[in-house]
Formats: sequence, structure tokens, C-alpha cells
Amino acid sequence: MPPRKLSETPGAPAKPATISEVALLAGVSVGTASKALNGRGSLRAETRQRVLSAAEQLGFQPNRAAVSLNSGRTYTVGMITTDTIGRFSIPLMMGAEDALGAGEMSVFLCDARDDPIREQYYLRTLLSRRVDGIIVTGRRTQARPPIGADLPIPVVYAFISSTDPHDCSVVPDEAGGARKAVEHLLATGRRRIAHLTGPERHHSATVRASAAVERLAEAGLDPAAAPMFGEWSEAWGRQAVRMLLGTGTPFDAVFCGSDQIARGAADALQAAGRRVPGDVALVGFDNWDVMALGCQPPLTSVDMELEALGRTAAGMLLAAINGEPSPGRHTRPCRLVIRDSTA
Amino acid sequence: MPPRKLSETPGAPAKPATISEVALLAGVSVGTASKALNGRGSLRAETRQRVLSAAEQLGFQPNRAAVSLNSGRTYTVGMITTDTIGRFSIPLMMGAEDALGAGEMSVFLCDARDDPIREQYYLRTLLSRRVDGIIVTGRRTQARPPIGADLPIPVVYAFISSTDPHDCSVVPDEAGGARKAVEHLLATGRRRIAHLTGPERHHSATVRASAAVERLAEAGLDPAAAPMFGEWSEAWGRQAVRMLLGTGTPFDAVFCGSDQIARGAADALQAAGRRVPGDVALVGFDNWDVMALGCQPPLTSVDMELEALGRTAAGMLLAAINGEPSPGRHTRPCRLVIRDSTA
DNA sequence: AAAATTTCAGAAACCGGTTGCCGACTCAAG
DNA sequence: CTTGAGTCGGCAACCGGTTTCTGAAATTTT
Repeated sequence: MPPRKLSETPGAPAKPATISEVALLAGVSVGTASKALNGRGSLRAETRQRVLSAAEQLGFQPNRAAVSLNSGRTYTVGMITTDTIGRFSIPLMMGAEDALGAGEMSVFLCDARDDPIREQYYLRTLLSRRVDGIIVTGRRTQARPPIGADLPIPVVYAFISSTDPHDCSVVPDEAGGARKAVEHLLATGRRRIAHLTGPERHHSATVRASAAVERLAEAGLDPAAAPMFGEWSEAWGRQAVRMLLGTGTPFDAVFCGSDQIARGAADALQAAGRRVPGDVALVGFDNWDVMALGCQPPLTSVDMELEALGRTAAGMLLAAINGEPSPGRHTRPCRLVIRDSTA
Repeated sequence: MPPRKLSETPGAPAKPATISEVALLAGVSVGTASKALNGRGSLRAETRQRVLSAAEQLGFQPNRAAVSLNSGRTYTVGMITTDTIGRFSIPLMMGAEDALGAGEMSVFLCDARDDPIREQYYLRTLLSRRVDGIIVTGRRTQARPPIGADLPIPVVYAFISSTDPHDCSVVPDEAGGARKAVEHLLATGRRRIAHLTGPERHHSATVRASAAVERLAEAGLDPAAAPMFGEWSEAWGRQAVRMLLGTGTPFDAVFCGSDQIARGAADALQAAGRRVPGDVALVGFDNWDVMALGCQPPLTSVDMELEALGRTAAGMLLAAINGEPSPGRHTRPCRLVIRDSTA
């Protein structure tokens, strides 16, 4: 059997070394060891080196609890998803985690699952743990009441936003994204454009629909049909296209409020003998790779750049922690990704 | 303007109260306050109550750094995804987070992004933060080298597993899942069953394929064709079905290694005029709602019950933290979800 | 009424680090 | 040889709690 590393008593893993053990090994006092390890104070080079190699030898890692106790900072932030962690939260969280990790911050993950009680529970937990800041995210872009009043630490809302205009929120410019989609369809010669989207009670659905209609009006056009509100599902995309075909309304493009709807639309169009993009051009929203690339043909779609959004939000949180808050609502542009469905 | 809560100086948010402030307000010593708040020691009921209401009044939350400094426990665990957080990690993480949150544990989120250096960086960070345990997850079920040797805290591998058989790993019984899929097809009268799956270098692909072939052999049958390895994509599902049809091999069922492949297969079958499930029954793997439900017809699929897997892993970690480790590899059954594609 | 016992709260050590301050020592200048 | 300046390292307080120990006051026993 090969010799164990790091632990003198096999089977019982080494417990972390403390600074006093390092000091003892180096033959100095605890305070001196601390100075040596942090480059503070004035020490002889030889002494400093002795401490450093003692620390190395013991695999010393300072106990963060002790450090934060006297610095008052924990180098930790909390990330609360108000609703379930899902497709939208992931890129957001990854972006945020990426930006924070680079700043040597650790991230507490809290999944409130649409439950206000869990949300408050997590908030209390995070405050008790003295996190340096909190990022609040959610599945919908709709504004929500602030997570707490007069919190002792900065809070940034990402994707979702706060109803308090003084809170810092970072949101995608959905209206701008919808306008880009319509502009692209216009630029490729389409004139009879329909819009299928999710439930009318969803903020995203109405914002995108209004922006699309508005952009058409600026071009002197009416939509091919009134925006059709339904669900964020393929089934609704299929159904809506069948309804549209049933009315006999002529249309040469469909802008959909989500990639799932667009994919359902593509299937229904092809089943009805309409070719995409020959007869009808198709644009989705979200640029969800699985849907947009799995679709036949691959789907032109609006990307909200959620990972960049998360990174931005994290950056603003870090700035706020360092005393430079960015209050207010910040919008980030969407990007149109062009693929074969409009080529 | 409504009065501010919690902070006497508007604009400058209250900073958290300490136990000495509570003690001062209650007119007792710090030690007594501590006992009152934790139900220790013997105090007069009136004294205890006085402290409790002082704490209430100040919104006191004990500083966790201070608590963990003398308990030696942080009530925190780290969750490292060795590769990018994705579709598989999410339910795992949610299950784990759920089980840990109930035990009042907080979770550090670490996304190593397929980078061994980041992985070791996160490991050091977690050890420095003195987490009570670590959960390691990944996108693939393939075994991987232990994340560290002789760590001072318990580690549980979830979904992914460790090559060291003494490490605690919790994995789905993919072979069993594949057998269930084949059994279901046999039970519904299918005899010429083909198998399409992902890359041969993927552990999951080969395990599922071998199990399927084995189960067929037990029924005295050969597969309709040799298992076809490709990619985990719809495009491959379509292509493979076209290849299968091209050879003229007769088949009345296709078991696919993923829902994406199955969905591509469904599209290609229908495009070729084969009806699902009339002519060909179809079974997927993963039970990914978006794919399985978006497919026409909805897809029968094998569910690895990842959320339950995450919960189990978290439970084992908690047990290990409390001194009752569960070394070794633990498999959890998969569940077959029957829908119209095999009805 | 004195002694023994019990009740209850405070003082102080401790967890593992950081940091300000002070004193010991070295060395060069007077 | 004395003195002043400059190096360098230790002492001790502190961060915010927990816990042990101790002793004063209140109560019971004799």
C-alpha cells in the first residue's frame, strides 16, 4: 500500500493547520507569522521565508471565519433565484459566478422556488452569514417588490427588476430585441408579419408584442394579424399557425415570442406545405441553442445575452460593495442571431 | 415620504446588531445573553425573556463567522460541478440544495468549467472556508479521479463517480434504465428493436447500449441492427433513422440513448411516412420535458430521477458529516415514463 | 439564627486570525 | 563609552460569539 499523503495517522485525515502551528514550526510568535504571511510589518527576509516555508510544509490555509471576523468582510455574496432555477437563471448565474469568482468571491446558492417564505428565510440566512452583497434573479423580467427594506448590504437585481426605481436592476432590452427582429424581417423584404407569443399576463410577452407592433407602425405597416397570446410552448406555436392559416390571412413572416413557439410554428407551417424561409420567414426569441439549432431550418433568434447580463450585474454588485453603487434600472441590448429560417 | 424601517439614520442602512448590544439593552452580560439566546445554562425566565425581546427589537442575527470559529463547523457545504453547469447538473443541484437547506446548510456554488486548474482552485477555496463537506457533480456519469487525496472533510460524488471505490458515489442505474426501456418495448409486442445513441467514447452511451443488447439477448432476440453511435443531437437522430431506412433493415421500435436523438428520429420517421407508434415505437432517455413533451407524439422516456439523486447524495453527505459515512458506489434506479410514442 | 444547599448571573478563557504599539537589540555617529 | 537612530519581533487587544468556572444572593434545612 502506498504511503498516505498529508496525514500522519492513516485513515484519520489531517485537520487543517492553524497559524499557531505554523508559528511554532517557524519558531516565531503568532503575530509575526501573520505579518510574514501577509507581507505586513517589517521582518527580516530570512524570518519571512522561514514562516512561508513552514506554512507551505503544513499546507496552511487561513481560516476564513477568523479572517472575516476582524475584517468585517466575508468575501461572499448570496445569489437568490426567486423562482426555480431554470433555463434563464443558469446563464445568468454562470455569468455572475464567473465575474465574482475572479474577484475571489464565493457564491451562496439559494433557490427560493417561488415561495416568499423560503425567500425571506434565505435572506435572513444570508444576512446572518454577513454576505457582502446579494444578487436577486428570477425567471421573468417583470418587476417585483424589493426583497427587503434598508438592508445593510447592496443588492442587485438581474434579469428580474425591482419595483423600487432606486434599486439597482440589470435587465435585457426586450423591446429593443423585438425591434431588431422586426427590422431584420423588413430588411429581408417581408411585409406581412404576424406575431405569436406567450400569455398576455407575462410582462415579456406584452413588451415584445408592443415593440414589434410599434416598429411595424414606424415602417407604415400593420401587423398581418393582431398579436396572438397563448403559452410558451411548441403546442401553442403549432396551434396558432393552424389558426392563422385557417383564417386565410396572408403572411410572409412570423415573429415568435420564444424559440419554442417558433419551433412549433415551423412544424405546423411545414405540415401545411408552407416552406421556411421560402414562403414564410421565422424569427424566435431567447436563442436557446437546443431549440434554435434543433429546428428545421435552424432558427434566427433574439439573444438576451444572459451570461453577459449576469456578469454585468455581478460587476455592479462588486462596485457597490466597494462603495460605488449604480442605482436605477440598467438595460442591456439584445443581439439578433441570424440563421437559415430567415436567410 | 414613509418612515424608514430598521435604520435610525435614513440612507445609511443599519449595520447588524451584535450580541453585546443585545446584552447592553437587556442589562445583562454578554455571556448571559448568549445563554438566553441558545437556551443554555440556568437563567430566570424573566431574564431570558428580557434578552429575547432585546434581540427581537434589534433584529439580532448571530454572526456566523464567530459561531463557526468556536464550533469548528460552518454549516456550509461546497458543490463543485467539474464541467459546466447544465441540464443535468441543475436538477442534481436543486435536489441537493433542497436537502441541505432543510438541514440548515448553505451551499457554495462552484463551476469548474471542465478546467482542472479551476477545480483545484475551488477546492482550496472551499477548504480555506472550512466547509463541512463537498458534493462533486458533473455532466457525465463516467468515473473520474478523486478530487483530492486525504481531505479533512467528507466528499460525495453525485451522478459522476470517483475511480476510487472507497469514495462515496451516487449514480443512476443507467443499465437498469435501458433494460426497462427494452422490457417495455418487448411487453408491447415489439421484436425488431434498433438502438441509436451518442458517441462511443461516452460511458453512458456504451453502458446503455450494452444493457439493451443484453436484455434483448435474454429474450432470445438480436437487435434489429448493431447499436449506432453518433452524437447526442437531433440531427444525428434524423440521420441515423435515414441510414436505417436506407439499409432496408426491418424494425418496429427504436430505443434512443437520449431524448434529443429520439426526437430527431421521430421527425425522420414521419418524414419517411412511418407512423409513431403505429409502425415504429420510440423510447428516449433522460425524460427531458422540453424534448419529450414537445415531440410529436410525446415521448416515452427513461428518467434518471436526478433530483432524487441529488437529494440522496446530500443526505449521505450530511450523514458523513455526522460521522456515519457511506463509502462505495451507490446506484439509484431509473424510472420509465410511458407516453404516446409507445402506446 | 446559623449552616447547607440551590439558583442565577458575571468574569474570563477561548476559537484563529490581524494589527498597533512597545521594547530589545544592532550599529554608526559623537 | 555613551547616545541616537533604525531594525525587527513579541505582546496584547480585538473581532463576536460560546462555555466553563466561580461566587454572591436566595432559599431551605437543622
